[in-house]
Amino acid sequence: MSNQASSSTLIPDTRTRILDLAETLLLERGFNAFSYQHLARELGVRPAAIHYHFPSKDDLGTALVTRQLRRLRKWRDLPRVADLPPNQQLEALFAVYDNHLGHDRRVCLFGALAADFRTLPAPMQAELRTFNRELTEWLAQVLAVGRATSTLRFVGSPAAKATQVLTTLAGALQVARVHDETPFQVIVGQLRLELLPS
Amino acid sequence: MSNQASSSTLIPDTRTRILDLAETLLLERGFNAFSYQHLARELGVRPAAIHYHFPSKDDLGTALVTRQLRRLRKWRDLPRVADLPPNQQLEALFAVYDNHLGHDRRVCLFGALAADFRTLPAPMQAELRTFNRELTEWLAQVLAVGRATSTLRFVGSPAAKATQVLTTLAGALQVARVHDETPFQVIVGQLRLELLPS
DNA sequence: CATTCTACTTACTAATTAGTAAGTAAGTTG
DNA sequence: CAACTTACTTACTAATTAGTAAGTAGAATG
Repeated sequence: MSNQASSSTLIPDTRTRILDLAETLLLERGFNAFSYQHLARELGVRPAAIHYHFPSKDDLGTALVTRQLRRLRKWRDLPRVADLPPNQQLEALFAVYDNHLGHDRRVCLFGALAADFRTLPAPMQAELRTFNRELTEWLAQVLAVGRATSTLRFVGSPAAKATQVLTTLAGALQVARVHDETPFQVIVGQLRLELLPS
Repeated sequence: MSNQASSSTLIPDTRTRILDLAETLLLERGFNAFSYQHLARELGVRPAAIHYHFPSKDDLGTALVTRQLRRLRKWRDLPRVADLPPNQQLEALFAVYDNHLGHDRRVCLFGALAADFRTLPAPMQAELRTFNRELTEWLAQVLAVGRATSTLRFVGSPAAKATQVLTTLAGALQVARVHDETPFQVIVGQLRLELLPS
């Protein structure tokens, strides 16, 4: 072997560069808005090189969601996240979405794929469902502990509130794209106002 | 002339049939997931017939958003909506989204176009911004009156709450598409719990 | 050192895309 | 009834799409 994944080298291998560029285009323009030719041209390779790493666009799309699912699990289990009190875990979540906003107002993966969901290959649909389910379960747990320890406040079940909050955050990035950053900040401000005890 | 818009006849004219089908495909599969060929085949006409009514796909897309904006203004000003107390106006809004859910889990127009927003023609972007702005302004007014008359309850400004609620509803339809109808019902239930005085 | 593997390129195909130009049948109008 | 308009169809183009097959340079391996 010469180089794999994106281990320790500074310049990532072609496979990773494809994934990174595809992710950027997916989150900035949508899944149906880029082609193998786009990717190839921008990476300085031939389209067939993309097919070598990802035989079909379905494979590429699925790899994108799978990678994001891996990232979620890693992030969630990071000591600097897992060991935080619930209110700060919530802030860490907000920071992730705020970071998307800062990167040219990217939407989140879920928001990028939900509208076109029915046109996606089955494995991609399955991975996206898992991704959203795991994220929701994580937040529900955070909210449950937060309310029990009086660091967070809300009515209804933690699961229902988690679903609502994540849906709102995904939507907030979309609204920011259509207008500007203001509505995102307004929405997150509103969430803080409601969830954090005053 | 023989027939225009969709006046009193039972069978709509071709232009309207194109718009209706395009809208269905847009809300069920996404804007980049259908072509003039798809439309033509399903309508039993030739692709050039679609070009006759809408020279480019940009024109078609713009007409779709413009029509929805007209519908919004009409709905909002309907006596059976405008004359309702605020809490019932909110329920009427929920009913619109619930109706989308009932139609094969269609997302709302905003949710269908937000992710691909940057790939849309400028007039379509402008119309969508206006659509979202007017809807938000309407809901903000409803919320303001609702709180003043104690039929609705929330913290923060009516404008912020309106932005948040609409964003959540748009997102809720997307989540329903990815999973099933349950999360939509859960989210609307949560909104009722929080907004309607117990 | 011969072989095999990795990561491509070149060259191609078949399908689909949006869009145009020219023709036409039926209805409308002066 | 002649001229025009509406609502199309037929026939086409140029570009783009995903995807494949065969070849190859260079590195790794037995």
